[in-house]
Amino acid sequence: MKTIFHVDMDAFFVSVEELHHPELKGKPVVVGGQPDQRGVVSAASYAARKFGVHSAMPLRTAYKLCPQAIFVEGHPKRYKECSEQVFHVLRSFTPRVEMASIDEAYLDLTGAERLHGPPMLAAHKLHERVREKTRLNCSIGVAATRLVAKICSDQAKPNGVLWILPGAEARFLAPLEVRKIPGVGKVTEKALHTYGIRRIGDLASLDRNFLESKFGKWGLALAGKAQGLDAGGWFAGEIGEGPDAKSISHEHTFNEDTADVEVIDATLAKLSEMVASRLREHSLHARTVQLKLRYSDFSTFTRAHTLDHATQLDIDLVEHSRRLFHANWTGKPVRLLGVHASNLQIEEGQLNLIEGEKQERWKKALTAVDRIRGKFGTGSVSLGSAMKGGFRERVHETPADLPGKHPRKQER
DNA sequence: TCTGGGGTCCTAGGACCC
DNA sequence: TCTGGGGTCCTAGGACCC
Repeated sequence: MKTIFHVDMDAFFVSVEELHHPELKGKPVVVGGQPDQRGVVSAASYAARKFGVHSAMPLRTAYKLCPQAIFVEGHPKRYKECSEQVFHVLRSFTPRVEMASIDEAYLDLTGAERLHGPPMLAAHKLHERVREKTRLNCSIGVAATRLVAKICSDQAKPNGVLWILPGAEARFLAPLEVRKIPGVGKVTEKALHTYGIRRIGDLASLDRNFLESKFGKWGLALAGKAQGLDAGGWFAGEIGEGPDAKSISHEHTFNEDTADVEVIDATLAKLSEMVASRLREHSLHARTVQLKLRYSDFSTFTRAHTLDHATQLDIDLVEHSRRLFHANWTGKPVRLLGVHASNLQIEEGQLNLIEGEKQERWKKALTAVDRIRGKFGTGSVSLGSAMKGGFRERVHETPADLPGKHPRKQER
């Protein structure tokens, strides 16, 4: 029998913003940008939630619901720093920690009673230590499985601790809506509703064969989850080292749709540079380049190309993302562009002589570029359009509305 | 309700090979 | 030339998470 903690920060992005601007405390705050911008809510304060504002909601909608809210831009760097701080606090509690995202973590406290006392005492100790060291609130769920611990921390919000005793899982889960199960989203919820399955208890009492016949492999996993088990997929496995990265990508939604080839090519260059730069940062090479394209009507397409050698060079990503774009573009205005690198490997693989020399030359240049970017920011240097087809001398303007990411914490 | 950005995992079909 | 079956790789799309 295990003892798993799930630690989930309360309204994380909002709370971090409050550290920098204490005057925001208690007010309706929306993190994600200004309401006249294209975008969605990254996080909303509890005061804003009272008006029906929640994450993933379009900023414009949030404004309609709560015009008096204070709209602030996200600060990804701040959140990352705070997240690392939280990690260190957790790490000081036990080495068996795994960050599951920027604002939540799993801890394995099995057999730690001697050190930390019984689970409830340990959880309160940890809760207090996080608050003391980071000045941030969190909620903690304690249970025998990751799944139940996670659902538990959600029920404990805000700023609470909840422990489900081994054996009490079914009683705890039964009255909760199926949507509370991680992995059950809008679509699965709706499908379950058509069979009259609304609560986890309904799900738990069903025949496994029925679920398998309706939902396949996913149905079997669901049956397990309804019992509180870490069935299949990402929940299985020990708490410790997280899995290696599978892909690196960047995308950009234009503030206004564009059919301007110059802007599009420059944007693809910029996105490719951002991806390549991160590949180098992590000493990774990618074999597959994927383009993402979204039109005004929101129709979205992806087109991929797998190279015969892995790369971490801007030029390769720029060349292939542009090639994919121009081979597939209908000419209609574009809402979003994305560049995605996958098939990642640590080694660059065997190269022929010419490729090898090319890579060496570029690598030297790009290492310098990365250094400058590190010092002065990503916008400071761009090889961008200069790479197009070879020898264009023009230095392009960075699209005015390009970078600025808003990671978000979702609370349902 | 006019819908971001960065990820993971799963499915399904086709190519290709033995 | 009436056609099997398994394995692997690649591509495209979609659900879901924070």
